[in-house]
Order: sequence, then C-alpha cells, then structure tokens
Amino acid sequence: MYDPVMRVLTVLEILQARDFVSGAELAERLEVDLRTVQRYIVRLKDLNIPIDSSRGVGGAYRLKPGFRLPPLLLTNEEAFALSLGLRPLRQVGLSAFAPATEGTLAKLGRVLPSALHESVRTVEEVVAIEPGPWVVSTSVDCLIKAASAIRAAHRIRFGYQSHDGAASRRHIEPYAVLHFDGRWYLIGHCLSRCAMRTFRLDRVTDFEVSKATFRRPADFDARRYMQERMPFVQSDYQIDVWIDMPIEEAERNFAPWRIVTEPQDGGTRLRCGRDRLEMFAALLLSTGKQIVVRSPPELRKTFKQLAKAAKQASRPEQRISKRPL
Amino acid sequence: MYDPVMRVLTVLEILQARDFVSGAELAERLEVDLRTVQRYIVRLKDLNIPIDSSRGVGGAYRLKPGFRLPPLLLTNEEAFALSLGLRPLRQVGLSAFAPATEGTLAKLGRVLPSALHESVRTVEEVVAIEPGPWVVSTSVDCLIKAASAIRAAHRIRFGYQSHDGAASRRHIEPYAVLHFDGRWYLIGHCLSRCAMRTFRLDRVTDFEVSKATFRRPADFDARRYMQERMPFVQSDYQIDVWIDMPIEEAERNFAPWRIVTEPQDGGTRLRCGRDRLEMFAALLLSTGKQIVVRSPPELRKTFKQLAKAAKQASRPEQRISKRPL
DNA sequence: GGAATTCCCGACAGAACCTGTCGTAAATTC
DNA sequence: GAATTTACGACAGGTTCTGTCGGGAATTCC
Repeated sequence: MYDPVMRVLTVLEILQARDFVSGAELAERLEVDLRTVQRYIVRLKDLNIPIDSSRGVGGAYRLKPGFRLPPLLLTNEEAFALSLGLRPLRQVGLSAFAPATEGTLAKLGRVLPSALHESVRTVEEVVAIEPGPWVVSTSVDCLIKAASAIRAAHRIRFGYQSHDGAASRRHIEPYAVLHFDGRWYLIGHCLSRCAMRTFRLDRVTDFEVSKATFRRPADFDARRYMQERMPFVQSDYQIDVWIDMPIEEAERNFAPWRIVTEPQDGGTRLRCGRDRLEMFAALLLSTGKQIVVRSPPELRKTFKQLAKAAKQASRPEQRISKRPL
Repeated sequence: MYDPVMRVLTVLEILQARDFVSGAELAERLEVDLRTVQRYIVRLKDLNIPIDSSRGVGGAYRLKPGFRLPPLLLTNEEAFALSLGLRPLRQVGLSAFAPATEGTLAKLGRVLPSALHESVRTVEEVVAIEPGPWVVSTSVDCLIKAASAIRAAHRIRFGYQSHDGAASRRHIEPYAVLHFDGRWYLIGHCLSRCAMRTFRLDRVTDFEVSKATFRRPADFDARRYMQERMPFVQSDYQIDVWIDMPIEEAERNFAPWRIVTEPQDGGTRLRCGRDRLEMFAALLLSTGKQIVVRSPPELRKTFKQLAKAAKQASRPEQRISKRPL
C-alpha cells in the first residue's frame, strides 16, 4: 500500500508493542525498502518521538521515553484495562493525584469502540465496588500537601486531635502516606517525641510545610512499617493476655484485629495495644474460651464491669415504658 | 510547516480533545486551506477512524466510536491518570476483567516521558495502598464466570458451603456481583428457596453456567440491595434489643456493623441478623450501656455465659504452669 | 422561502515529496 | 578482520500535495 501516513504510524505501533525491532524486519512488515524505513524513522524523530538505534550485529530500533507522549497505538484490550482502571481511582482516594481523570474518561469515551465501551459499562453494571461504610474522607488538599512534602523531603507542622480528643501541634519529618483500612495515614518522625509516629490525616488541621529539609530513610517501606507497628499504634494500654485457644485458631480469629499471637502453655499469648479496653475484652469474651489477664490491671476491672452488664442483660425483658404509636 | 503526517495527526488530536470542531477552525489552526483539511479528514477516514460530520449552520466534525481504537493523542496529565489507575485495579480485584493490565503497564512504561514516569513512581513510593488484612481472595475464574453469566442472563449452579459449614448445591438466577468489605458477593434469585440470596464467592465451588436463561430485573441496583439487606443476610438469629444510648451515638457506633438503629423509649432500638450471637453480645457489652434483650431468647443465654466468663477473667492472674525457657 | 453557513468534491497547475537503487561510512559483535 | 546493522547522500522516475476555482448538498435561521 502506498500510504506514508499509515506506514509511519505502523512503525510507531510496532515500536510501542516491542522492546526492539530491526530495520530489516520493519521493511519486511511494511513491504518497503530498508532505506524507506530509515526515512520513516527520521520522520518519527521529526515528530519528537525519541527513538534509540544501535548499529552492528543485533542492531535495532527502540523507543525511549521522551518529553512528550507520542500517539498511543493501543489494542482494544489495553484500552479496556485503562478505562476500567480510572473508576477505582476515586474509590481508593488517588484521583486527587490525577485531576485529569474526568477529562481522560471523556476522551476515552469519545474514541473507545462501541463494543468495548459496552464491555466497560457491563462490567460496571454487573460488578459493583463498595469501599465499605467506614471509609473516612480526608481533605484532598491535605493529602496532596503531605505527598508533596514527602517528595521534597520537607518538614511539616500541623495541629492534631488524637483519639482521646487531646489537641496538640506536631513538628514532623514525613516519610510516607498510606491508604489503609479506609483511612489515610501519615507516617513520620516526630521531632518533639524523637520517635516514629503515625497520624490519621482526617484528624490533621492547619497543615504547613516548612522550608527545612531532612534526609528521608532511603529504604523506608510504609506497608512493612504498618504491619509491624499497627497493633501498638498510639495505645494507652499495652495488653497481654493468655487464652485457651490453639495458635492456628487464634491467628484466624485475631490477626485481622491486629493482635500479635504466639503459642504458649498449650494456648496462645495475645499482645496488642489499645486505646480502650472494652472492645478488646468483648472480643475475647465472644470466643467463649478461658482467659487469663496478665496486663494491664484495668483489663480485669473491665471484665468485672462486663460481667455485671452481661448478667443484667441476661435477665428477662423488662418493660421500659409502653410502646408509643 | 509542510508536513502532512504531522498535520493529519494534529487533526486527530484536536478531534479527540474536543466534542466537535469546524473545518474553518481546523484550517486556521493548521494554517492551510479548508480544502486541504477536507482532504485530511478523508485521509483519517481511510485509516478507519470514524468521523462524523454535519453540514449547514453550526456544521462540524466529530469523532464517533468505531470498531478499532485510533491512535490516542493524550496529554501528559491524561497519561499520568491512566498509568496511576492501573495499579489499584489489582487491589480492588478487577484486574481479572482486564488481563491486558500488565501489557498496558509495559507499553505505558515504554512511552511515558521520564518526568511523568518519575511522578508515577513518586506517588507510588510515598503513597501506599493497603487493601486491609481481611481481603479474601476469590477465584478469578469463578468471578469471571459469574460476571459472564450475569451479562448473558444465564442461570447458574454451584456448590456452596455456608457459614455454619453446611454444604448445599444451589440453582441461581444471578443478578450482580459486588465487591464489598474486602469480599466478592454474588447476589441472585435462588430457585430452590424462591427468594433472593447473597453468596460469598470464596465459598463457591463447582461453578456451572446453565443454558437456561432468565429475565434480569432491569433496574436492579446491587449497592442499594446490599445496603438494605446486609444486616439480615443469611442470619440464624434475628436480633432485637434496646440500648440506653442516644440515636446519634448509636448510629456512629453500630452503623458500621450493619445494625439497623431507630430511636425508641429515650434510647435506641437495634435490629440485625447474625449467625452467631457472641460477637454481637460482646459488641453491646463493650459500650457499657444498659441493654434490654427482646429477641432471641438465646441472646440472654449468651449474656449469661459472657457474664460467667467475664467474672472468671476478672480474677487475679492464675499461673497455668511454669513459664518455659 | 431564501439567505447564510457549512460540509463535500472534482479539476487544474505548480510545487513538493516518495521510493527504489546504488555507493559509501560508521559502529558493533563474533 | 569479516559479517551485520544503522546511517545517509545522490539520482531518476513516479506520485502526491496544495491552493484555487466552481458547483452541489444539507442545515439553520430570519
């Protein structure tokens, strides 16, 4: 076919689909002379599409990232994946980093083949995604500021309202932000306490980025940090109990609640941090197993209170008052 | 500039970026004669790019979805959003529907400008996403089969292991699948029970799609259904209690646990379905409020058991045995 | 119903480009 | 050092591109 436009685009398509390709192969695919292929390569370079080339045995052409995106030649399957990927972006909370999401959706909507568009809509229709009822909205502005400060290695200050309602002002070297369990967390080094701390971004106010910089640990892994630290994050009580339950069953029951389990004395030792004891005590009670409290002493008091409340609740129903109409 | 290839691509770029554009405007942008623009439109149509055109006042050109994707002319911001969107696809569990995700990531990796590529990596590095520790893996095959059956309106059969371990074989008219709270659910009309049922896909085995079809309710909304039904899904016990707690506080505390709350007698009436009572009873106990059990009677027994267990746990620590080294 | 506006297209002349071929240079690998 | 590949200029012959001109068709608005 005589159509330079089509051929040039085909060269680009092959380059995008492959890591490298020789001039002879391109000439064969296009059914033109090798010299013509070389002219096409020059044409693409003139379009600011950066193409690397290497001479000699095994010589080839390859694409390299440039300053501007070249025309994308995507297969229908690739476009489907991209279109599908834009939807959950909002739900995971990342669309704040990609303000062009809506515009991109519009653009794809214009060019996606009808059958493909129909497939995307079908998946959306029959496959529903619900983040969960406890997803907490975080200020987009705060999230972006935090991410920018981390990227630029700048210290930050903000007002913080902790779990017990106490307000404080913090001066932090931020290491990472993490979307976990429906909430955004900031992980960093607290300069006041000289220790690592974790903050819920929805409790942050009056966010400021300092000019002062710091050196962020090069290999800091937010996920690993949270997995190791979460059970003890910001806890008023360090809990240590023994339960008459095999380690396997304990792991199934308690791991999701961020409780450290280890086998001991024919049962399992449970350790975790908690701000309030009732919830944890109730969780243990719900297992129906024997429990031995090692620490804190307050936990025994809590069980005493629960015993009283449970006993009262086990009595036959008392009428509070006549039912209103 | 004299470069037909460039000009043709520019026409395509403008068409992708705009809903519609006139020939005169294109001619002005490209600095060519209107007739030349019309020739370019013909060129693009020859490349199987479907372009609609309308004559008369307000006449214009516009792209319409065709059978094959045209070369995509994306801005850097749009490419950034698309690249970012592919990552959460796995975590939300949708990559099963888009097997081309990895290939698309590779292709974008080849062409994304370095600065952009760096931004994507930076966001990925400082912004971590963790689905939550209780996300349950579902068979990808099962998920896709379910979605396909729904789309095709075909009945399905499968083995099901319910929460209490009982195994059964089900014959279902599937309406939707839903990703909710870290799990995939199938919602459908059970032909054996003649009623709507919800199934966790990770408990499904031996999945078969029938040839028999059915008529799916046209306006079925999976999210709405789950919001209304979830508290009572597959429950052995229908719980009805009163608690000495204001409605506002009750909503904050119990809504995340899928408990229906309504103000009553100065406190709150709580209703929900549960397969096991211990967890719910423990949850109530943890509030420290007065509780009145209306139904079921087993719940009072549960409170009695909890009272006994709590009393035992409140005693000073007893040594189970000597601590091993 | 007619004017104005837009897409649509063929024909023409002049200008510009495309392609295969040939020869030579440079770089790389074996 | 041979073989292999990219790189490029020069040439001839063929092909395409562009602006211009004129006319047709469809649509909107007054």
